[in-house]
Amino acid sequence: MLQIYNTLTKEKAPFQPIEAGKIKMYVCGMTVYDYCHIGHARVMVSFDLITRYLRSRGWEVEYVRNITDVDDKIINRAAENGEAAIDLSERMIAAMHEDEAKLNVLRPSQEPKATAHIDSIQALIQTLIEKGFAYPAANGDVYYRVEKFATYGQLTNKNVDELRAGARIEVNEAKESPLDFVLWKGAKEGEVSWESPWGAGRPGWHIECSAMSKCCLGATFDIHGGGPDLPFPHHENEIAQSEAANGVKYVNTWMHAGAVRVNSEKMSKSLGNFFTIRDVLEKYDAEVVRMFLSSVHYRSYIDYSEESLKEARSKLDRFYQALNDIEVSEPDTDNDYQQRFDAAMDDDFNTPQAFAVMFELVNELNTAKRDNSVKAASLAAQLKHLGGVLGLLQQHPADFLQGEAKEGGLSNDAIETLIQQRADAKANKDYAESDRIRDELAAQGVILKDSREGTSWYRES
RNA sequence: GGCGCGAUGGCAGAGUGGUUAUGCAGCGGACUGCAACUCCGUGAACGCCGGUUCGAUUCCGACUCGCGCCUCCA
Repeated sequence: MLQIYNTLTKEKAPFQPIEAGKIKMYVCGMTVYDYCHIGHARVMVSFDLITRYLRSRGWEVEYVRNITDVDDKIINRAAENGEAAIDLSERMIAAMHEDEAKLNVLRPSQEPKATAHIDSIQALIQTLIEKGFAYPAANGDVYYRVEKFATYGQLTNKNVDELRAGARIEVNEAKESPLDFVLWKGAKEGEVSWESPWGAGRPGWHIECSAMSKCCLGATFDIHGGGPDLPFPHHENEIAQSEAANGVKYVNTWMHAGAVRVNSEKMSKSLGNFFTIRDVLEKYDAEVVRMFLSSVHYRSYIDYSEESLKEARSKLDRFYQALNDIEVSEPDTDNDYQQRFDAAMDDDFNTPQAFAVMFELVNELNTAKRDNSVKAASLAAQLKHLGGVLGLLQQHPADFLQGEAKEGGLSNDAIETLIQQRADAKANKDYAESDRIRDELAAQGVILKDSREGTSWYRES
């Protein structure tokens, strides 16, 4: 029985979709004004892994992740660059898709863009105005009337009185209350805008998600996910908008990924301590990065450091060493690894536990490789299958282990030539020479492994 | 100040009211010409103080420390 931790109730609960066998999931995506960083990657990988697992268990998953392609930040950045906002956002969307592909993140079922949903956004705002939950202000903006929504703050345990008392924002004359947030922003001179009953303008951030999720999934759906900084105010506001407008419960299960930290601080744009996915992929293999992001439970924070990435690399090395030099047949049903793996993942997607099961499998596989090739081949298939559910272990082991030739490093051909010379020396029992060649390769980061079948090699990470 | 989360062996990181996490590193052994890979064995932990219990790292309470959100941020 699948259990998922729900941010709304703050407990793990058995998961039951609205429609049997089908899961409707919406995850907040990027605001495309810059390259994605590792924090974004964590959300992408976490929900990708969750989607892959759910599908592996036979659920149909309709996975929607939006793209915020109109926003102050995009407008400002585009102006700085001297380019049109649309050009910037299109460029960043393309970059995001490249980054995702490298991390083996599957594309969501739908990726709605805010600019393609202006009509539904306006319709939603209109409904909120008609129901008294929103009001057009004198400055051309439309605001949400927070204090009208009785259960505001349910997701993050906020209460309106304390929020009002602690409001840091200077009072905006146009707002009835400092807590009110903007649904529609009146256009300033020269900005991209759309006509509306309240004047030219563009949508506020929160309303986009309410509108797009309703369009793509309906007024009520199963899972809503996002990053660690979204529960307040973004998701709180989505609940207020959607439930006030639709009159039904918005989301059954809220899921939030943990933060990526650097030196014990959250990695974020506002702190300026972020690494883009591109930066990281220059240094580390994409599958290593994916392994790193999967190696901790999705709700816990994770520390980005040289050491963590190295550790992820050694875990993959162990998996791929086990898969190396062996035939892969069909998974054996005569073991309980699959069942234990599923049990771990059913428990709120406990990937560390799932990896523990896989490592036990590796141990049995390595033992079987010595004298039972039939069993080994089927265990290898089982391992590769489980890895596949997590979006890992699908490369040829030798390709992964050998890695790419580094700048100025030895080419594969050069390595093979040296290995042949060493084999000749060994055949002549000239161990001094064979060791010299091995040391020479080691100095270049190439490790040799002799076996009955010959010598294989891999590059150190 | 309000609302949450966390504190596990040298490091990373799951989990459990009494029993092996797992990976890396360490130690002893096997394999190997020597290594590497691999295998076998092994040492090592549950922040602090109380309480509940036959028994708590696990449940409850206080404390200390760390982190996140309360403002745009994944």
